[in-house]
Amino acid sequence: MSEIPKAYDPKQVEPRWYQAWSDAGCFHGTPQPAEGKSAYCVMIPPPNVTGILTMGHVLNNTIQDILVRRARLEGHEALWMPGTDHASIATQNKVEQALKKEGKHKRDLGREAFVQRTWEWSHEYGGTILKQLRALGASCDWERTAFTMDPGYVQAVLHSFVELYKRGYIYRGKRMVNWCPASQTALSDEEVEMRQQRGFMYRVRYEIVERPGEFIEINTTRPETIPGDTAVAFHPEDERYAHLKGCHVWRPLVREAIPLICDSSVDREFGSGTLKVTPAHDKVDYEVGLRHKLPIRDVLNPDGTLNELAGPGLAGLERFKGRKQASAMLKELGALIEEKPYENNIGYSERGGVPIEPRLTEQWWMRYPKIEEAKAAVRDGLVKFYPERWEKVYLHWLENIQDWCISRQLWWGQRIPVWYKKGADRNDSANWHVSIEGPADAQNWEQDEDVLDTWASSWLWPFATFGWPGESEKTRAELKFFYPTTDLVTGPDIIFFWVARMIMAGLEFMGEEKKTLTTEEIRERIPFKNVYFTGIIRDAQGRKMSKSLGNSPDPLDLISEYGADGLRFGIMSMAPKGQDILFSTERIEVGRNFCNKLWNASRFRQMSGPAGDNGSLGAITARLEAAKFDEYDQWILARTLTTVRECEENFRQYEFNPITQSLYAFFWGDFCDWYVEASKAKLQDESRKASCLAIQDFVLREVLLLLYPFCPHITEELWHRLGYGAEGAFMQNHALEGAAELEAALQAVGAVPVSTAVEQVEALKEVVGKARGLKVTYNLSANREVVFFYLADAAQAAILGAQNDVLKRLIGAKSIELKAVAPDGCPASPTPLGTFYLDLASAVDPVAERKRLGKELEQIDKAINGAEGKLNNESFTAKAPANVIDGVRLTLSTNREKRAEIERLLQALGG
RNA sequence: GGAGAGCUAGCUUAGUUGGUUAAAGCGUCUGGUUUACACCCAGAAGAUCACAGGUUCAAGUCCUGUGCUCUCUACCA
Repeated sequence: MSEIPKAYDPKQVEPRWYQAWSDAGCFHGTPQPAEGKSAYCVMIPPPNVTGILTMGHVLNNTIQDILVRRARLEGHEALWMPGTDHASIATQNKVEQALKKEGKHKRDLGREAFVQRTWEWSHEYGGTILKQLRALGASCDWERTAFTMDPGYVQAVLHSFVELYKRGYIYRGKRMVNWCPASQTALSDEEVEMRQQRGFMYRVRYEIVERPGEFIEINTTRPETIPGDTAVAFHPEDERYAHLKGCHVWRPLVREAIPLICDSSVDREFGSGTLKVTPAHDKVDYEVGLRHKLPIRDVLNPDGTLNELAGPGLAGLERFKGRKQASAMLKELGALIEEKPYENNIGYSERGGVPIEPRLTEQWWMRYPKIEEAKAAVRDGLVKFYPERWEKVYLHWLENIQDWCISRQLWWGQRIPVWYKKGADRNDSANWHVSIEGPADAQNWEQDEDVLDTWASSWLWPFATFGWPGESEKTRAELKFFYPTTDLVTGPDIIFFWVARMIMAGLEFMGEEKKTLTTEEIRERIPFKNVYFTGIIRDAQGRKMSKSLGNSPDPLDLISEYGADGLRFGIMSMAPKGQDILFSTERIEVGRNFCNKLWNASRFRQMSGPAGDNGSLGAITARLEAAKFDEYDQWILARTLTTVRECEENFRQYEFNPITQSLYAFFWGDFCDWYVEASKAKLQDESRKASCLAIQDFVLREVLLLLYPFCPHITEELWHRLGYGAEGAFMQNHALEGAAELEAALQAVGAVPVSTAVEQVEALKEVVGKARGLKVTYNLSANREVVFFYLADAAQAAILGAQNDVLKRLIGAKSIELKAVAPDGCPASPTPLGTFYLDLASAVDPVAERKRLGKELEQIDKAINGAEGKLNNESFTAKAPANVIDGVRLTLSTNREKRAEIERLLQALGG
């Protein structure tokens, strides 16, 4: 074992071990493991192929790595499947932007060349994030790295489409969709986010055709869609308008008579209780239009500009310019009654960042399969959610689930495997061909131009990554062994996008086609058994981390400054389960400091004496000499067992934050601050040294094992330096002993800690604390030559006597002496083990101390005089704020007390 | 509109089924080089447990209501 350097330098350690693990194939999971190993599997939530590592990824992937590494230690055959997502809209947007800089449009390239270009782009930037994950220490099985556009994966996606079509879940239909004018594609409801928007509410009057000079008022936030109005509606029971039943109104823009209709969907309380009906541009209006067989006037182009149906003055304008223009035109016509500021929620395209337009288009839709089974899986605990409360959110969504629009008017993605007979009616399914390979007489057909929603590929992730629906021996064996996977770690923001859909996909595809499933079948088909939902990382002010705010630190910078282990420990120490995390670099600093402490405690162990046989738990316990144990020895062994138990329980509950806390408190607070300090006296005693070192080895080894999942690099390094493992073996190959086994190992050598030791050490700690307190009070904290006296009964005196050397060291005293009667004039402090007296005479050179105290007295007198002067000054007491006056009074009284104390001390010194 | 989470020291949080003096880290202040570590050591100050009621011998913890913060969800033009 080579000598441990003074300061821990992660840069010297982390890359070296990562390389070693990779070279040794430590991260590879195989379905034919050694005897008796059970499967453990985690699927990475695939990041966007063009993405870069954010703090959110750091949190998410650290948790996954902790789980996987702990699973390996516990003896499971663990697999962490990595990969990326093609993210059709996001990636296509980026490539389009790049083209724009070259002054080109994707049309200029054509579909094939554009897709080619996107492939090049994803090869260039793709995988950046995966490289960054390596710097974090992520132990993914990189041999398996998957991508949702891999040929095999594409096959899986197309297969699922064809199958679901055959099974009757997929249909084509003209419906209102969420249209993103920026990306010019349809979006699913989940891709629309509601944002509060400041705009205007316009009150507009429409003249009654049959009653010239009489008007009806409507309220709208979108006057530019007035040319698209095909009716005005009011509630059938609304008395105010009953007399207008059957009449028509003049549409003010693109003047035309449109009917007045009654529909119960109109809210009588809102505005004037009337609704302009624009079936082409609003979901509700569209429904109203269907009920009343109204014509549809679409006044918008796909890019969000107004078309010729909007009429002269508006046609050609961008929609928001059109809104202003429409308002101006209405004003001119005298139809605009009022325009007042108004706040409402409107849907934005998540990716495009612009308001969406409800738009009537032909799209492919999916009725979700296995909805009831998906609910049961979670409700009945076959899939467990951590924290549990997300179950409600999940179930609520499934209760109100809407069909999924799965087609996207994009080029980057899996192209929909549907062909239409050339020249025939596309709306007639008789003219469709649905298959993976396409029709034999391809020349007579044309393929659907659209691609599938990215989520319609990533919902297959837990099994498509194994090669499904391929039937190879490998795929079959791997799915059999690793599926259902064990844990999923993800953010609650994609509970609908991804988690719920994966569950439904698993239930539908992981087995024979069946209409309904039994509980046993559900258990076999679910994609994962546990879902851990992380919190969202926010900045110190609680704001979401975002590029535009620039409040997200670059994780790679943090790794280079604090080390991956420091970052991992730090972030886990501030991440309570299921709650948002307020990020602060200070916590990361704590992580780094903890690593450094670990490093130095190991270094101290190494410097204190020869290694002894450390190669196994048995070898270490064999070196324990239970007969020579004192209270501290018993106590630290007992605390070790407690800590192991706590960690075991918390790992089971996915409570990572308490693990960091108990490891921190145990290792730093108990082991370093008390046990190691107490050891320093014992290590001087040759008869007790070997056993004491064995205890240190026992504790350090256990701390390394518990900490390994959080800080794999430094623990692996120290494990090897201290020689705890077999030659050349990695920590992950070590079979972790549980608390019960540790206890048994101690028992085997007669070293089970006595329970009273904990109490006694607590008492000794209090003695030390009180004695140190006395020294601080008398300004002697640096003085190690002081003498203490104590009064104690026989039992107390026995303990204190035995611990005399240790106490002297911990307190910093020359001697600690038992007295029969209370010494005169010494400051005292009661403790659970008797009353302690500080012998002032022993502590100080009386002459020097008198001088020092005299100086202090002068300064205090000065302060007292100043304060008294102020308080005697009437204008001060009259004008100064009360808190200032109180402050002065307080200082005065404390200074007077101090003065009295110093006088007492001077007297005690014989001055 | 509906649902969920939170509110404990200057900051971030512990506080399990009610039960001694409400715990820790950071920060602040004081004092320190001591057989590892200044990324360190010793010590101190700092809390009306959001507010108001209630149940109880006993409430940070249970109940009711209120306030504030955040998140999700919903077709109010």
